[in-house]
Amino acid sequence: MAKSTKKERFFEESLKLIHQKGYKATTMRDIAEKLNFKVANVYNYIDSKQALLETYLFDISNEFLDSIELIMESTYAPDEKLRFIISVHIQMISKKPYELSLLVNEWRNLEEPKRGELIYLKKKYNKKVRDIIIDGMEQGKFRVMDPDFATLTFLSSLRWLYDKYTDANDKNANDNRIEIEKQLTDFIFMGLGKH
Amino acid sequence: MAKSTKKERFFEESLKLIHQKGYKATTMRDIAEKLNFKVANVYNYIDSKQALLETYLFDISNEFLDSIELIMESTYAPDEKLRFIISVHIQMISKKPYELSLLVNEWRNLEEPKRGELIYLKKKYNKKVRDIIIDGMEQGKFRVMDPDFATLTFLSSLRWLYDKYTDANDKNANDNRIEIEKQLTDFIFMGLGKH
DNA sequence: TCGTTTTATGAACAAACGTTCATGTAATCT
DNA sequence: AGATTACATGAACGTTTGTTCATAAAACGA
Repeated sequence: MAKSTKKERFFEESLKLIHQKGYKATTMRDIAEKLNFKVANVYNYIDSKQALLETYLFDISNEFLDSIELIMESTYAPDEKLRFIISVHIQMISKKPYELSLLVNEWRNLEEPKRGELIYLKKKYNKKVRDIIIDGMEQGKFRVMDPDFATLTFLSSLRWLYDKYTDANDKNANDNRIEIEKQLTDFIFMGLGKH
Repeated sequence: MAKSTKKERFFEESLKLIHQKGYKATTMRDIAEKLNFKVANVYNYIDSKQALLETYLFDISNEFLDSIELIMESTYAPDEKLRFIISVHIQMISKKPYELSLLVNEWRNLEEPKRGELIYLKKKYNKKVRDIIIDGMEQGKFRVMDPDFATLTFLSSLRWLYDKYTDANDKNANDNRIEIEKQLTDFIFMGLGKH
């Protein structure tokens, strides 16, 4: 076990619980029990249940946006940019799989106006990926197809990976990240078929 | 509006509500309000909230399993089988997008032992897809890569599509299903890249 | 050692939840 | 017509939920 302050342990264990049971199904009492204290004490760590969810979701979202902006501003070609995005995804997922899981599964439980804000961030991110893909098609690097379709399928094929790292039973969870990156990149650029 | 009995309308509207808000966040009172009657009346349509979720999830799961079994038993080559699976997915998603959404997002809310049963069905389905992919590699139809990896990425790239059909704002929701199928198949077999 | 911050508790709260039941009305069937 | 079924209601229930508050022990820096 890594050494950590009580506060860090609180956020860590709460995160895992919410990942496992879902936000709505996880009660403040569940969290307290997991950490061996009583409900009231939870409120010495966080203001409210909503605030807890917000913390996780916005932290990870902003991390994603920061990194894609760096990639966008670079002078790499579109296909290289996409490779970088895959790479960043996999790094992120291997470091923060539970946060990623929440971002995929629990954003709906945010209340307005935070919910709207997060949706905005998500759309912003998708749009940037879309721009790269369109660029790539225009430069003849990618096959020509519907850009929205390509964007969503691309992102979707990245979105299952957190399973690998959150599932304690997956013996392959410690697979070489570099190899995973290669396999995923190959799938996205070449597909299943033989050429 | 299509004519439908009251019972059909009940299941339809409940389904949409659960899709929209999530199972835990949807209350029996929400359902009643949507249908313009009071809570108590909900129990003239269904035994319990759990039973409601079970109905949706097992009906759609069994439909999927039935169709993949037909495909497995056929004498088509592995790549053709995979094309069929894509085709079935898209048909299913265009007909029952909300059910699909629940299957992806709400299965965790099933209580034991039903939860275990559904996980079993899911694994069974995945295994069959995996077998086809392995077959395809051995017959030289597919690139050789990690079979689990290929299976999960394959399925994941199908899993976003229900968004297109449940999102009322998506102007492309009525796109030609055949064209969607072609785009998706091309993506899965050839990827984004140009060859 | 004293004062401050951190970590903890029990008790209570109002609101929301799924569900039951006895009863009533509307629609359908014979 | 009368009988049976489908649809609807109000009232109440026992639980569970998030949150507050006053208070106390423990840990820590000076």
